[in-house]
Amino acid sequence: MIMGLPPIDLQVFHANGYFRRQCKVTDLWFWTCDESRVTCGDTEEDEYTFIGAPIISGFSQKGRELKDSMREAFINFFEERNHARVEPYPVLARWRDDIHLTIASIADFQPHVTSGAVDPPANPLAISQPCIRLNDVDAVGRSGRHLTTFEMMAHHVFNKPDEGKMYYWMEECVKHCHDLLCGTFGISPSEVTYVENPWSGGGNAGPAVEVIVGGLELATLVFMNLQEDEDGDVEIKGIRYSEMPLQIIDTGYGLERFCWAAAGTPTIYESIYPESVEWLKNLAGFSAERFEMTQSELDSILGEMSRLFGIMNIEAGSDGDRMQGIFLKRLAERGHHIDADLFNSITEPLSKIYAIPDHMHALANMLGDGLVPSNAKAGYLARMIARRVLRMRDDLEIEVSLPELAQHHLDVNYTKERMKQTQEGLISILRGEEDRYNEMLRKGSQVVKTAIKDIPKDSSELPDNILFTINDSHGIAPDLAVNIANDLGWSNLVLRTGFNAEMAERHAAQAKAAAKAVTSKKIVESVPDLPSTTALYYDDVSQQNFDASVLASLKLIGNDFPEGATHGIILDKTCFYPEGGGQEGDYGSLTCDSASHQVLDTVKVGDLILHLSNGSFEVGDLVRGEVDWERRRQLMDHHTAVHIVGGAARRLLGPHIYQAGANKSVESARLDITHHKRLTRKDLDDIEALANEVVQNVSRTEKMTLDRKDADRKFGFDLYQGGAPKGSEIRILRISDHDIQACGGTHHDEPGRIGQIRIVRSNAVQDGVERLHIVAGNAAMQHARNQESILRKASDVFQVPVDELPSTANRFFSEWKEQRKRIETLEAEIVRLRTSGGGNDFSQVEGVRVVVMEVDGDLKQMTKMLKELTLDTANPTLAVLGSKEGGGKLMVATTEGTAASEKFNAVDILRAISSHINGGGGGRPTFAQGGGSNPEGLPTALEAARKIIGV
RNA sequence: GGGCGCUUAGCUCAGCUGGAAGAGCGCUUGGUUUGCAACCAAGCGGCCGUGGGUUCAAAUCCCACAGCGUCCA
Repeated sequence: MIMGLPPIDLQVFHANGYFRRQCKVTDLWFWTCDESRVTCGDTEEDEYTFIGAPIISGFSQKGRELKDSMREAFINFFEERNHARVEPYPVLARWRDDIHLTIASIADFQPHVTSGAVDPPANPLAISQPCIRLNDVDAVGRSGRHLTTFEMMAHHVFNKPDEGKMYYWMEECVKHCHDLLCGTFGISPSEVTYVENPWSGGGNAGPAVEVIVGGLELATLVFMNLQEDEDGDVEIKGIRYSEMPLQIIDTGYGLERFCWAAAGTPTIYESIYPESVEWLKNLAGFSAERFEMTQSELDSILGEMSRLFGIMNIEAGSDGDRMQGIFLKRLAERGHHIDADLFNSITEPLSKIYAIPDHMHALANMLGDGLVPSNAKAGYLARMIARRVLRMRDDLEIEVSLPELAQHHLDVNYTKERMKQTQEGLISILRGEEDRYNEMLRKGSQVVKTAIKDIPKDSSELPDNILFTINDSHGIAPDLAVNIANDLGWSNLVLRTGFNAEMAERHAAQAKAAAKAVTSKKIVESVPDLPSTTALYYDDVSQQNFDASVLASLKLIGNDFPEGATHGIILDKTCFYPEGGGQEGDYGSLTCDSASHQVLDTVKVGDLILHLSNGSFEVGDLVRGEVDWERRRQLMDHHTAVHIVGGAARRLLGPHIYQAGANKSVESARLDITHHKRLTRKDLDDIEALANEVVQNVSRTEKMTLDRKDADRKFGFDLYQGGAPKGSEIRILRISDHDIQACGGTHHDEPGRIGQIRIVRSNAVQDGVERLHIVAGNAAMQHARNQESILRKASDVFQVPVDELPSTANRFFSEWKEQRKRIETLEAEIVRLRTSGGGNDFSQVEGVRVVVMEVDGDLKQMTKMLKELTLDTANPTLAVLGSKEGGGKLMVATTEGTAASEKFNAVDILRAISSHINGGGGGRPTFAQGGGSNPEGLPTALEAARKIIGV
C-alpha cells in the first residue's frame, strides 16, 4: 500500500503541553502550546515578534562577538550531550565535483558519508559550517533577512539500524532542540511552533520539522531515511520512496538568525555587521536629517518595514511595483504615511549598505579559502560578488576602494585565523578585481556610446537586443547602460520595468537549451559482472610484465578508441595503468600460446581495467602481459614532475595555488594552476629551479593508502588537487613536505630518477588559471634537441652563428620594412612620370582629358596612378587603366565634381569593356575597378574603351 | 562546460550593407612665445591577430586557430 508520511507525534510535544493543529493559511500541520494560535508561524499573517524585543536572552553583544558566543553556546550544548565537536570544512567544496561551494553542513558529508561508504568523522557530531548560497543574491539587503553567506549550526547523526548502530532519532532530536531553545536560550515555549513539512531532494527524502520562533524559521530538523525507489511504498510530492539502511539526522540552525533573534535589531544585518552598517551609513551620508525626520521616526519606520518584510516574501522576480504599493498601504495603516519616492530614497541606499558587509564576508570566506577570481567556474562567483559590491559602492557614491572595504571587514567582522590565504594576498587579489572592474566600465561606456549613436536623441527606450548584447558581451548591466546613455545626452531613455527579470528568463532559457547533450560514450555494449581487476602497478611501479588469465574479451563499439583496436580484454590482474588523473594509459602487448596482440590503450570502466587490443583472446586463456616500458617510464617522469612543480609553485606564489587540471603524455605534461596574475619568465625560472632542487634533494617519495576519514583529518582538503576521488580509500603521494596529494597515478619511488624538469612556457587557459608546459626526463632532453635543431635551421637560413640570431633577425626585419617603404617611394615616382607626360595615351574630348593606357602593377599601384590623374579638379580627367597582372585588371575613374564625372560613368565603361578579359567588376560612378581571367584580351578591352569614349 | 563580443598607428578607438586605411592623444620638425602651457602648420608612424576559403576585388563575408573580454551554468 502506498502512503504519505505519518504524523510526527512525539512524546516531547505532549510532555511540554504542545498539541497538533492545521495552519489556516498553509494547511500544514504544526505543534504549538498556544491555544490562540491558528497559523503555523511562518505565514504572511505572522509578524516577527522580536524586533526591538529580543526573544533569546543572555546575549548582550553584537557582531562578531555575538556570533562567537552564540556558536559556542550551541556547540557546548551538544558537547554536553555526547556530541563531538567537528571543525568546519572549507566553503570551497573541493571534495565534491557536483557543487563549487559548501551550501549546507550536510554537504560536508556528501556523498561518501551519506551513502554509507565512509564513516563520519564522529557520531553524533556538532558543527557550525560556514556556507555560501548565491541563489537569492538579489534579495540580500532588501528582505532584511537574506544572506549570501551564513553559518549553519548543526547536530548530525548517522544511524545504521541494520548494524545495531542507532544513536538517536526524532524523539531525542526534537527534545535536544526544544531544550536548547526553551532552556539554554530562554525562549518562551508559546513562541515556538514545530511545523511538519516533509523534505525531499537529490534522490532522498524523509520527515522534517521546521522550527519557527517569533515568526522566523530558526532551524530545520530533517530525518532522512528514504531513497527514491519506483517500487517504494511511500510517496512524497509525487515521487515514490523506500526506506534506506542509513538513517540520517540532518539539522540546520541559522547562526545569524539566532543572533538576530537575540539582538532584536530591525534587520539581520545590524545584528551581525553593526559596525560596518554604521560606517557605511556615515560614508554614504545616510541619516534621518536627510529625510527630514528625527532619528526615532526613522527607526520606527525601519522597524515597521522590517516586520513587514518578514511577512512579505520579497524575492527575485516578484513584481516590484505591486509589492511596493501593498507595502506603502500597510505602512500607512500603521501610521507611517510616506510616498513612493521617499520610500525608495530610504530603501535603495539602505539595501546596499546592508548587502555590502554580507558580500564582503562571502568574499573573505571564498578568497580566504584560496579561491582565485576568474571568468569561469567557481572563480566567477567571487568576481560576481566583487562586482556587485563595487557597483553598490558606486551607487552609494562612497569613495572607498575594494581593498579598503576588505581591510575594514577583516578587522571588524572576520576571524582571520580561518584564512588559508594571506591578508596581503587577499588584498592584492581584490585590488586586481577593482582594476578590472574599472577597465570594464571604461570599455563599457565606449561600447554604449557606439551602440546608441544611431538612435534618436529623444528616444525613450533602447532596443532589447542592444541591452542584451551590452550586458552579455561587455558586462554592463541594463540599468547601468541606460545611466551611461543618459549622461551622454539621451536624457529621455528609461529602463522598462521588469527588464532584468526578462533578461534572467532569457538566460534561464539559454541554460536550459544548453543543458541537453553530454552523454558519455560507451565503448563496450555491456560491462560484465566480474570481480574488480587487481592493480599490480601500485605494489611495484617498476614491474614491467606479469601473467594473468583472461576473464572477458569484449568487442569494442563506437569510435572512442585508438585506430586498430577491436577488443577490450579484461584480466584478473594487470600492471597496465589505465588512463586516469591526467596520466595516459599504458601500451604494450598480451601474449598467450596461440596468439599475441598489441595493447593500444588501457582504460578503466568501473572497477575493471580494459586493455584495448587489436585482437581477441578466449576466456580462460593464460596471457603474459608486457608493458611498453619506455612509454610508461616517461609518463611516470611527467606525472611525478607535475606534483613537484605544483608544490614548487605553491611555495613560491602562495597558498591559493591549486591544481585546476593536468595532463601527462609521452611528449610533455601540462599543469593548470590557479593564480591571479600572469606568470613571467622569471616566475617560471624560479619554479623550475625549486622543482629541480627537489628532484635532487628528496631521496624517496612516500606512498600510502588511508581511509578517507583519516586522510581528511590528517592532510585536509588540499589533498584533492586532482579532483574529487571516488571511494572510501584514498591513495596518497607525499613528496617530503613539498607536496601531498591524493593521486591514483603511478609515481617514481625516487624523484631523482626523473633527472631534470624544464618548464617550457606558460599560457592562460582562462582568467585566473595559468597552464605550465613541462617536460621531464628523456622528454626534457628531446625538447632541448628540438629547440637546438630549430635554432640551427634558422641560423643556416641567415648564415650567422646561433647567438647572433636575434640581432640578425631584427636587422633583416627592419631592412625589409625600410626597403618596402623605398619601393613605395619609387613606385610613386614611376606613377608621376607615367601620368605627367603626353603621348598617345592622352587626348581631349570636349574639354575633358582622357587617358587610356596599359600599365604594370597591381590594383594598389593602379589606384595610386588614378589618384594622381584624377584628383586635380582643375584638370577634369577620365582615366582608364589596364594591367595584365593576376588575370588582368581594369580601373576607370573620373575627376569628381567636374565635367568628367558629369559626362562619363566609370562603372558603365568598366562593365562594357571587362568582358574582353572574361571578368566583371564594379564600384562608384566615379571610381570603378574590376578584373578577369584573360590578360590577353587587355588591348582589345582598352580599344573598346576608346571607342565608347570616342577617341 | 555553453553563449556572445573584441583583436586596425606607440596609446585609446572609428571604419566592417565588400570597391582609394582614418580620428584623437602621443612623437618629430617648423612657426608663435623671454620661457612654459596653449595654439598653428607639416611630417613620422600600419603583415588591419595568425592561417585557410569565397570573390575580378577582403580590414570588411565564411571557416579554423590564438590571445583577450563578458554573461550564464
